[in-house]
Amino acid sequence: MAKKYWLLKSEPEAFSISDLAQAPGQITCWDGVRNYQARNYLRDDIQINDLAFFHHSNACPPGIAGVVKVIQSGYPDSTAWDPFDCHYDAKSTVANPRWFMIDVQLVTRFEEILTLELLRTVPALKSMELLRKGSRLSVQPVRADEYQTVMKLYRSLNSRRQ
DNA sequence: GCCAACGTTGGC
DNA sequence: GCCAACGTTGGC
Repeated sequence: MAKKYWLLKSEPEAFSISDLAQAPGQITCWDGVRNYQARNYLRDDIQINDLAFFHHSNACPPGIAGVVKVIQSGYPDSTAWDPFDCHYDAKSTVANPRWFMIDVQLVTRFEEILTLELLRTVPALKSMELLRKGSRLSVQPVRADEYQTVMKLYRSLNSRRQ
């Protein structure tokens, strides 16, 4: 299957790209997603070697902080089974797991956040889910052309900084 | 801190 | 199955 592109949201106060950069192997499990549409992407569609933007939400400034690679596709989110975890869900059982997670590894930490404000100025990203008014989905697909546009924007900003 | 836009819940 | 009430998300 062709490589797909995604966007994963995280509040940096809970888990930031800096946290990922310091994690062993720069690997983390992407757990705690408790939305059915996002769950379906994690469980059914996201494949090993897919790439995803790491987005900082509820941040100053909000924006894309880097790129991660999927190194493990969807498997049951064990935090749902832990009564002491804040994402505990009694309705998710080992026999019939309701929530799923993936493992990702850091690929690129952007030198600077690509802010929503900046992304909104790019015509080619006009229909990107992230920029849609009222968009809150924490796991969302990104079109290949949108992915390339964002990366091109990042590289052009980067070369200007040198 | 505000609040619009969602998603979920639960009575009916 | 409808939908009002409520809770959450997340940019601003």
